[in-house]
Amino acid sequence: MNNQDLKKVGLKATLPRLKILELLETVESRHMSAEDVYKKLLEMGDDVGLATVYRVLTQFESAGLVSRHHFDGGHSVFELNQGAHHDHLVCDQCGKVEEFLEETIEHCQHKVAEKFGYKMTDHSLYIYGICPSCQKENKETDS
Amino acid sequence: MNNQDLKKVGLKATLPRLKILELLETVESRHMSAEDVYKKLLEMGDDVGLATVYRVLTQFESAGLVSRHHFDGGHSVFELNQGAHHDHLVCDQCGKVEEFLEETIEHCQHKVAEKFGYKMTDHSLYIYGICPSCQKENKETDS
DNA sequence: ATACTATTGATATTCATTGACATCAGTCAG
DNA sequence: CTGACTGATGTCAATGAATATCAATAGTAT
Ligand SMILES: [Mn+2]
Ligand SMILES: [Mn+2]
Ligand SMILES: [Zn+2]
Ligand SMILES: [Zn+2]
Repeated sequence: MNNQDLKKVGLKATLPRLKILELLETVESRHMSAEDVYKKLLEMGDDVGLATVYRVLTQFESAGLVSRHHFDGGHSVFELNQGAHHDHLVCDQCGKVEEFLEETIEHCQHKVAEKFGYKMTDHSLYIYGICPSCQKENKETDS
Repeated sequence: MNNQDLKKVGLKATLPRLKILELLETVESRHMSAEDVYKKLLEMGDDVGLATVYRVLTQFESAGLVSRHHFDGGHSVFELNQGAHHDHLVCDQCGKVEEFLEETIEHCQHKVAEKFGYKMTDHSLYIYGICPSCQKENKETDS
């Protein structure tokens, strides 16, 4: 991702946009809130206004560069679009996120939309649970 | 649903709680925001504070009497728990909500959680699209 | 009817997100 | 390369959903 990619989707290649793109592709946690992005940039010495972060992420979403998710509890989480579509498995306790793709589910969803005569535009599937390491911790603390 | 049902789940049978319960079981649109509930009660001459509506709906959720959903866009939508679990199909344009249950999907979800070693606690699946009547409208307006 | 305690309603407050607007920086024609 | 046009940025104010506060009130069991 670089200047050209931004221009291709009709966005000027500005410093804030490039920094945010770079952050999204290098950071270890693929799923970040706007606030997360903002703080991370500060840490790295790149000063970008919070409003700009929100604006840019929304523009990236419209341009198809990132996806926005609403994990339970409400606020928005973003991830760079790379690789194929996938759904998410979220730990209620530590917030860890796993990605998965289940063709059977994807297929069934289309069939449901079809059955009701809807022209499907999107879908969101989140599975919530307790991850293995949190389960272990819980057992130890129980005693 | 009545006084006894509330007491069973450890909640005093107060006027506001009874009114909200009654509204939820009689209203035509099964899926309502807290604000919706608040306004509807005002219309009916039942004055209940907005804070109370939020509190009561949250208590009902904890008690298992209602479910909370986060349709895209963010804010919470509630529905009375009656009948079996189901997922939702939402029209992007008019907001209409259809309910469906697809055993294949439910089953696959459990298998995914299992595969990752998660103890599944919950899941949410929303399919978004354009409903048949909105599709028709769009075609007419196009011309 | 009384007394105890949970609940309510009005209000203030928080928090994520967006709006307004003057300044600034990318872009591109010359 | 430069200037000028226009979109983008940062600051700060504003919104809107949801929660916290707290004195007054209403359920409840005796
Ligand atoms: Mn992902
Ligand atoms: Mn429903
Ligand atoms: Zn965990
Ligand atoms: Zn529709």
